[in-house]
Amino acid sequence: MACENETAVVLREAGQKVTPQRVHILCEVRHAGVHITASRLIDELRVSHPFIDASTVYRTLASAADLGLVYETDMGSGESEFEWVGKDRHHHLICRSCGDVESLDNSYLDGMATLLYEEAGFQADLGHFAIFGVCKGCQTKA
Amino acid sequence: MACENETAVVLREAGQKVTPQRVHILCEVRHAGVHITASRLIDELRVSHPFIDASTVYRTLASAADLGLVYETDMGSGESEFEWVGKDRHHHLICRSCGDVESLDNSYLDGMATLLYEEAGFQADLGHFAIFGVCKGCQTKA
DNA sequence: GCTGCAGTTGCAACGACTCGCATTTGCAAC
DNA sequence: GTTGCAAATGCGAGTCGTTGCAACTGCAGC
Repeated sequence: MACENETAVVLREAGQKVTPQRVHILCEVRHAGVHITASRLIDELRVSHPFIDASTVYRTLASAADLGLVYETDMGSGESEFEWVGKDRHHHLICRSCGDVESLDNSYLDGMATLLYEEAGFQADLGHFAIFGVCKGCQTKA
Repeated sequence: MACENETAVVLREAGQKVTPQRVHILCEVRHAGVHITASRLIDELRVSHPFIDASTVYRTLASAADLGLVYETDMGSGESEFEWVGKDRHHHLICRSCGDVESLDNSYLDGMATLLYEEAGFQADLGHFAIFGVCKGCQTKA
């Protein structure tokens, strides 16, 4: 399976041991294509790889996030959501009234990151943000 | 107690029932002066008001956050931190290397909020943010 | 002051996630 | 192919936080 080989390479390049558990977990995140919660991932892995323990899933996701291989984001559902770090970085605007989730271009946060670096010397991690608020449609309802 | 009266007024003005539990919980948050975790709050209340249940604390904090009376922020400790919404709005820069927490002026995020409104029509809640990254001192160590 | 009702509360159970530890295992060195 | 060791894993216990429900209560109306 190409994905599993690629994932193994990514892990090795990150200086990590390549275990079957990790390969399967991270492949599942890559295959999800969009955000996936830990509990959804655990459910899916329970079917396809029942030998993998839930604590292993949490640890693998946490270390992958530390390594910059996945984004971990609080989208307001009460559970962290995970996404493979791809080429297309983006953020989200989440309406707390209607629950709508919109993609947000990088430039808004990149601009701020640049300022933070130039003015405060701080190198911000702004990989994947969720910004809560009220969308255009819900403002006109009030 | 002035604080309790003020807190009762704030609750009433927010259209909420004024219960002894809520008054005590929110007074404790106001008195904390700085961020306080839910479990720290629960411990303090257990001493001063042992009849208040932990689930009531969580519910009161959640509804106060919804009403905009307190900020709830994930500062990376594994526990949400709460702070009474005061006049002086600020954000934080948190270094993931040394753990240092710096205050951040409003203007960085306010600028972005303005752009989001003007360009996307989105009214962002940017009350109290924690931005993770690497501080100036830890960058030069690498 | 009493009443009724919608909202709040305490309790116990539960969900999402973390931690300690004994055992297993990836992999570098031989 | 074997060995040793540091890291990974499964398991069970635990933490932080949520939820359902019966009982309680703030407060508007009388």
